[in-house]
This record gives sequence, C-alpha cells and structure tokens, in this order.
Amino acid sequence: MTGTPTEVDGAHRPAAPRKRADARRNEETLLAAAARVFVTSGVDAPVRDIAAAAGVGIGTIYRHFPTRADLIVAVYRHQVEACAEAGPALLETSSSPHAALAAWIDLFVDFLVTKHGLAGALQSDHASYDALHAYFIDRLLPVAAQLLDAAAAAGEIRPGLDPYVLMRGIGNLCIASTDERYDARRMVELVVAGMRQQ
Amino acid sequence: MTGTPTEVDGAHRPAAPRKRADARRNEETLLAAAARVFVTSGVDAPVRDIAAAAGVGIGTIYRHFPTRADLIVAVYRHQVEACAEAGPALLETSSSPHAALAAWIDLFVDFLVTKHGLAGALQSDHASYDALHAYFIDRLLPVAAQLLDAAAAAGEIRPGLDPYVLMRGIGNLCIASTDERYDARRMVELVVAGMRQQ
Amino acid sequence: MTGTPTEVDGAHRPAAPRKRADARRNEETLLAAAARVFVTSGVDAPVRDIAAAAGVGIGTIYRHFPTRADLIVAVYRHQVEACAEAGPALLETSSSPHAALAAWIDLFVDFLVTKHGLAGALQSDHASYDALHAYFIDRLLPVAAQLLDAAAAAGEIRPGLDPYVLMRGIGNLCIASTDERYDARRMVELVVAGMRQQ
Amino acid sequence: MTGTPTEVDGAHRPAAPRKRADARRNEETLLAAAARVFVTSGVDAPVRDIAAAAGVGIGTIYRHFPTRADLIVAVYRHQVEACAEAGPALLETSSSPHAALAAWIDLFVDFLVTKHGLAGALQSDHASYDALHAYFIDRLLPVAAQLLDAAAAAGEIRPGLDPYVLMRGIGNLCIASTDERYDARRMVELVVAGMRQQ
DNA sequence: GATGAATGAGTATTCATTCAT
DNA sequence: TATGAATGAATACTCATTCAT
Repeated sequence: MTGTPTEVDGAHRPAAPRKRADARRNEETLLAAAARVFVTSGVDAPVRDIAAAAGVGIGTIYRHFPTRADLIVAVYRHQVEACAEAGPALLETSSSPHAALAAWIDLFVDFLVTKHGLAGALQSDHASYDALHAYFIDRLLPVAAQLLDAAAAAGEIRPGLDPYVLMRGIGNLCIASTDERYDARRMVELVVAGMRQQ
Repeated sequence: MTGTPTEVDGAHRPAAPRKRADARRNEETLLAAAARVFVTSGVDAPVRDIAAAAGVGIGTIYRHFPTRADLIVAVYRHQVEACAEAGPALLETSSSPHAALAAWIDLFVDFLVTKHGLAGALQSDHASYDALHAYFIDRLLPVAAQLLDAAAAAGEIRPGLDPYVLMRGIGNLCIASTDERYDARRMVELVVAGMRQQ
Repeated sequence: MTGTPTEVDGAHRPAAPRKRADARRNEETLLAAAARVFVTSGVDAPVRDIAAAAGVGIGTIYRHFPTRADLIVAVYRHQVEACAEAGPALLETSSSPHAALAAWIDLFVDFLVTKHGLAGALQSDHASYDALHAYFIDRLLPVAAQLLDAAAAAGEIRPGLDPYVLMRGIGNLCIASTDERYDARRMVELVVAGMRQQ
Repeated sequence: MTGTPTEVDGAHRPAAPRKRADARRNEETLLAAAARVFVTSGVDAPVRDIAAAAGVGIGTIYRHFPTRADLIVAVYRHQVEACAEAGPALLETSSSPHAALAAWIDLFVDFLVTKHGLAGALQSDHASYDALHAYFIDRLLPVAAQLLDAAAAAGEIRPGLDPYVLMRGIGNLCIASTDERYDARRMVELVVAGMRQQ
C-alpha cells in the first residue's frame, strides 16, 4: 500500500465510491484509535501517537482531520449527538422541566468526566480548538437553552440563567484533577440546587 | 566568617540587612515585573520574558525564586494572606455565617478572576506547581473549612460540604475564558445558593 | 496500511525501501557530517552544530539517532566492526597468539587515537553514553577475551588478565592530549610488553 | 563580619601582619573545605559548593585562588610535595633503581586514585587547568626523570622512556570509573613490568 | 490518497565570573 | 578584604505541521 496504490481496484468501476469506502473504513479505524489514545493520554495526545495507534501515517490524520478539534469532534460526535437528542426526550419523559434539566446535566457531566482532557480542551483558548468550541456550542447550547427555558417557564428555576455560562461553567467544573479528593459531580449538584427557585 | 558574626555589630544598629537593601529592592522590582507579565501572558510566561520585563538577568530570577511556584506565590502572597485573614474577620462582622461564607467566596473569586492564568495553574498537575497548590491549600483551606463549619453549625447550609472540593471547584470556575459571555461570578452565585439548606 | 504491507510488491522488486532511499542518503550525509564535526569538536559537539554541518534541522538528528550514543555508534560502527572481525583473523594469520594480540591492540589504539574525544566518551559515566559503552563492550570485549585466552593458553602472557580492565585501560591511555609530547602508543607498548610471561 | 570589617583590629598595630594571620587562617579553612568537597564531588565541584562548605563568600575563593587550578594545587600541594620528595629518598633506600621507580609509581597512583576527579582534571585540555598541569609537571616530572634515568643507567629498564609520557599515561590510567571492574593498579602493574629490560 | 521525513521554534536551567558595596 | 547579587552564555529536546515522493 505504502507506495503502490492498488491500481487494480480502480480498473473495474468508478473509482470514487470505491475509494470512498476505503477512506471511510480508514477513517473509522482512525477514530477508534484516537478514542483509544484519548482515554489514556487525553485529547492532547501527540498526533504521532494517534497515527501510530491507528497504524497510519501522520499525514493521513491531517488529511482527514486538519485540526485537532476536528478529530476530537469526530471522536465524540456520537456521544454529543446523543446528549443533544436526550434533551428534548428528557423534557417529555421527566416529571418536571427541572428534573429534565438536572438529568440532562448529569448526562453532560458523565460525558465530560469520562473524557480525559476534554473539559480542559473545551476551556482552552488555543485557536486549534475553535472548531471544538463551535461544535459544542452549536449542538448543545440550544438544548441547554430549551431546558432552561422550560424550567424557567415552569417557575422551577430562577429566570435569566444564561445557557452559555452554565455550559461553560459545568465544563470547567469537570476539568480533571489528579487529586482524588476533588469530585466534579458534587460541585455540579450544588449548581443544580442553586438554580432552583427558592 | 559567615559562621562567626561579630556580635558587636548587631548590638548597635540593624547592620545585618545591609546588602539586602539592594537585593530587596531588586526583588520588589522583580515581583512587580512578574505581576505585570502575569497579567498579560499568564503565570506560565517564559522565565526569560519575566527577566526581561524586570530588566534583570535570568539567573537573578532563579536566585530569588528557584521555582516558578515560588515566584507565583511571592507575587500573590499579600493577596492570599489578605484573603485568608478576611475569613475570621468576616465571620465576626457578618450578619450570619452564611453571609460571611458568601462574602469570603466573593473575595476569593475576585482574586482569582483578576489573575490571568492563576486558576489554570492552580488546576495544573504539573509538579512545578506543587508548592503553589500547597500554599493555597495550607493557607486558604482552613479558612474555608472554618466558614463552612460555622455555617453548617448554624444550620444555614447543608452539612458535609468538603472544603477542598469547594475550593477546587471555585478555582475551576474561575479559569479564564477569552469569551466575554462567560462569567465565573454567575456560576459561583449558583454554587453559593446551592449550598443553602433548603 | 503500515501494518499490512502488500506482499505482492516485495515479490517483484526491492520496492520496500522507496522513501528510504532519500532517508538513507540523508542519513549518510548526516553521519558524514557528524564524523567531520567529531574530528574537530569531539563527540560531545553540540547537536545543533552537527545538524548545521549536515545542513539539516535538529529534529532530523533526533529522528535518526535518538541518543547521542546512537549517533556515535553509527559513525564508528564500520570501524568497530572491522576491529572486532580482525581479532579472529589475526589469530589465524599471526605467528603466535601474542603477536595476534599485540597486532589487534594496535588496531584498537589506531582507531581510538584518531577519534577525537571518543576515548573520553568511552570513559564517561554519563548515562547518555550507556549505549556506547554497551556496544563497545558487546562487540570488542569477547574479541579481546579470545585473544587473551589464546595467548594465555600458549603460555605467552601471564594468566588472569582481565579483558575488561585491559580494554578500559587502553581506552584511557588513548584519551587525547593537546600536548604533543604525549604518545598513547608508547604507553600501550609498555602494557603489551608487560603482559608477556617473563 | 560580613559587611562590617573589624576596624578595631587595625587600630593598634601594623595591620599587615595581623591581616595576614587572618587571611592565612581563612585560607586554611578554605583549603580544608575544598578538600572535603573534592572528596565527595570531585575537583570539578561548583565553586559555590566549596564556598558554602567553607562558610565563605564566593568572592573570597576567587581572591585567594583566581583559578580552579590554583585551588586544586593548593589543596594537594602537601601530597604532591611528599610524592616529589619521596623520589630521591626511595632511590637511596630501595634495593634497586627499578624497585625505587616501582615504589614511587605506586605512591603516585595511590595519590591519584584516591583523588576523585583529579586524574580527569590532569588530562583536561581546558585552559583553567593549565596551572595544574604546570605544577605537576614542574614538581614531579624531574623526579620521574631521575628515577627513570637511574633505572636505565642500571640497565634495569629499557632506555629512552619519556618521563612525560609515563606520567601522563599513568595519570590517564587512574581516571576513575564507576565500573567496579576496572582497576587502574592492575594496568599500572603491566606498565611497570613492561618497562623492565628483558 | 497515503506516507513519514524534515523542520525548527520555544524554554528551562546551571554555573563560572565579575564587581558594587 | 570579604561578600554575594547579578549576569547570561550554552544546550537538549519535543512536537505540530508541511510537503516531496
């Protein structure tokens, strides 16, 4: 493969779909590898490590994911989507908007807390993470806003809570610590309790 | 002769800190410069930049502050001390333990929010920041604990709140963001409200 | 597909080392440059100097030779190998084991004496030279041992001479001196003479 | 003392002798400290360490011993002198010139082997050691030459042995190794044996 | 499309030596 | 004289990113 593209393949049929299949498979492999590396080394893992784990050249990573943020987004897309979709669902199935909000925040925290370094990346100002911020905001902010609005409308939480501030704050609370004493969930509990209308 | 000070000298006047005068002045300059650089580049600023800003050689930085943590601690010592001392004082002057706690947290947040990168350093696992962690914990944790205990004893807040978790959490919330939309204070408000005994 | 080489390729021609051609050439250049720099600045020459001499970036040096020892070994490998292989050969062609031993030591000394700083590195305790020591010991010690054994068996030299001590000692004798008056060979002669069974 | 010279002293008598006494005492302290530090850290020990061990400022070291070599020479002067004087003495008391030579070399080796790093410094090309070389050469070379001449005249050793080469070679052999397997004395034995007229 | 070789900016840290006090 | 503060040169090493093959 390395230096000898499989000309044979392209011979029979339109190369495009064929290649796409290859590329897609390749991308899957890559995402799986990245996910694996992220778990152990965090989302800041050296590009080379990820490439090695995927059995792929560095260039391939960059071709598929020009930015580290692109890669991170791709790796966690499913879970972010699931989290996003869980919002409206919870709103329907929960006993109250506030319960839905609390449950949803739990989901979000569970997600972040288990993604080594993700919260840190989310907080980073570094330009290479712009796309990551954008994606999270685009996808999750509306959900958070909807939940907040519903709870506020129901008079269950104090009005005027900014969904951006909430998301960002929760993200910050989830920044990992080596120190076992710290427990992000405990802090988030306080936040959730604090939102309630007294 | 270092080991055999001519006691005669010390008898008359404060002869001891003679050379020190220079060095002390220098250290002041250095701290001021460091503080300045920290504002713009964060507490992670390259040593060389700090030296340059102070108009001294790199070696001078290392002489006065062997570790970056030493420098950071020195730069913020006054404010940390003030914050630490404010705890008991607030407890006496405030209308209630919870009010004292809230006021103290405000002070802490004010401090952190205005120190670019400090919250980040506080959260860092890097060994070079160990002394920094230690200092903050040593100095502020007991204060936080005292305030929490008092408020809990007064039945104003839910019992069992871990001061370490609280400090760390608040620290995390204060990690700066370029995004103007984020406001750590708003989050901290929620936390404070959440601590209340409903 | 780093992990799944298309075996088909390798079947026809030496397709494998395609890219390698460049890299290999580069490595040659690098080794040549290093050798050149070693002559003038010794094997302790700054990495940057070597990179500059080779007209490559610093990173390239590290890619090819992660450790300074790796570089040194690579630079002198041919000569060390030749020296190692000369041992058995000399044993066969020489008039006596002692003659073979003496001739071999001459080769060794010739090698060391012309490699500025090498003897010094060989003597250094610094960890970064571990691989260098290991290589020399691995490759040359058995040869020295064989020669010593043969000569001892022939009753030509005093028994019980430790090959390690001999190698190390000769290495030390070859540590370069700016002073023209010193002549390592003269000292080695004495050592060789001293080994003889009187 | 540090900043307040004892003006009282100079008041009564000619300051010169007085000061000299002080200075001499100071120098003794300093030499003792240096010797102590040399044992553990070698003759390359940081100047600051030596100053600290002596309870003296760095400047004082430089005042008394402008060059590191000056300090080393001063520290070992007694022993070098003793070694130098032992030459002629041995020549008189020994059973033969060769025996005297061997005994003297033993003394020299004993000296070097117990002085951590000294042999290395002796071998160094660095300019700061020039005075060290000079002193050793000035003081010991004539002795070695005398012994060699006597032994050569007696027909006990091969003629034409260069005392400089011998001294330097023995020095090199004494360069310390962490590796316990190396034993300088064993090598020197061979050299001594090799000098004999067969 | 894939590969991976090359690049080189970015920093911490040590220590000999000088010189103002 | 002694002190010790200040200086700053000297270097190793990592890793993101580009681009020729």
